[in-house]
Amino acid sequence: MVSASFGDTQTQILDAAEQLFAEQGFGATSLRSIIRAADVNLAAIHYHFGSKEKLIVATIERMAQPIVQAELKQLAAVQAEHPQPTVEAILHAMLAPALEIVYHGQGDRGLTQARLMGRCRTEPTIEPIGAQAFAKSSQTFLTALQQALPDQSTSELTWKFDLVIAMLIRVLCAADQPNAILQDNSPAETAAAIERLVHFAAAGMKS
Amino acid sequence: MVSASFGDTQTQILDAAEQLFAEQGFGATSLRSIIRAADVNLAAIHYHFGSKEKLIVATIERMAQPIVQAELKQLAAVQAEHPQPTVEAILHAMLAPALEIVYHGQGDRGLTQARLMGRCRTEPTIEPIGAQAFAKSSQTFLTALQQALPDQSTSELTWKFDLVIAMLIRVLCAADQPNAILQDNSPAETAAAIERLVHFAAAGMKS
DNA sequence: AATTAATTAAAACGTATGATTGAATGTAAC
DNA sequence: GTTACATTCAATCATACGTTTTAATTAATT
Repeated sequence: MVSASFGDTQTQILDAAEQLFAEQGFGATSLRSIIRAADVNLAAIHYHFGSKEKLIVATIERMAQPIVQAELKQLAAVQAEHPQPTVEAILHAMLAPALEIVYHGQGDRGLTQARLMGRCRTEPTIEPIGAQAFAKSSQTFLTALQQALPDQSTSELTWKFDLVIAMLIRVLCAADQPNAILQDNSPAETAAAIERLVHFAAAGMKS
Repeated sequence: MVSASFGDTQTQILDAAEQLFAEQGFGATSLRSIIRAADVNLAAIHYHFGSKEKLIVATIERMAQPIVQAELKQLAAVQAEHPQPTVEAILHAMLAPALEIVYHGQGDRGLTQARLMGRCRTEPTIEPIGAQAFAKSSQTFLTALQQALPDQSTSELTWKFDLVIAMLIRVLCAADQPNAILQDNSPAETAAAIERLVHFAAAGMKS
């Protein structure tokens, strides 16, 4: 039981599961296709995770944690600078981390994570798991937006916020398509694309 | 071979397939769960459709056809009245039919159709089928928007258009959640919700 | 070196999958 | 009424599914 070598098999399984769940969905992905991609034994999944359901939860939580952390950190930085940040500044803190992770992640990992995020909102069975993984981020940003737009009702802000998340996920998932918001991965172009998306979303939020 | 009684079994299969594909995804839905819900024999699917793949195509096309037709008709009406319609008018023609179908469809049919629409964009294997089913609508509305916003480049309009579709699908799929854009199904509330969404989307498009 | 615990491997469990078959049933035309 | 066609049905194919069990292997502790 060495902490350094912890989870080599676990990580292999999680990496393969992340990719296949993202591409095919949770229900359509078999444990056998995962162990084939991870090059491990079938029983390893049940040994390390217990069941397919628990593997799904572990995969989602591993994906969500760094994104939520980056979003909260960025929002805290913005709020430290300006006690009453603008809608644009809040949306920037919310959208930039995810976009940077996707566009500058190693290999296709970012796109995979984006698709997995999308899966969490489309699969009714999985939705509560995903909602819980992103709960801290959701409530924090919703509160910040409420302070920046005090004239709008909670329910109005809630569905608008929900639409901004939908836009973010779509931008992330469509990253490989022609006419994507961002074509090349240069830092300057990434920053410009984030600005475009923030501008688009802010216009809607303030409408 | 009577044209009047055509497709009783076919329709039962399509109805069940539509619901299950929408709820669980294409890969995760078995033909046996479909024939169980449709109360038909297993072989009926292969007799009437040929394979699971072809059933998927038939299900998507049946769902898309009336929506595309309603959208195009509404746009034609708007264009007949004003040769150069506003962004809001174009978006209204684009969003209202789908929203009305969902909110005023018989039973949960509308919500099911919305979820199926969403599936067509999230399942990589299925995406080309869905894209083709909505192709006519997409290109027509994109052209109309291009005329209303001549200062924006094609690629800019394309990703913005794509985001509006993502918002539409999200609104449709989240129709049953708390804090949805629309709470009750009264015609007045539906019209108001459409107006809110059009306003939100138009602000982004013009940004 | 011996013992214990952690991990991996192989095989099997019962059940479910998409697809196909050939017989049974209904329905039209002659 | 009988032929011809369209449709439904039950049974079966080979394969794949999630899970469990038991044995082999590896690593850490004494």
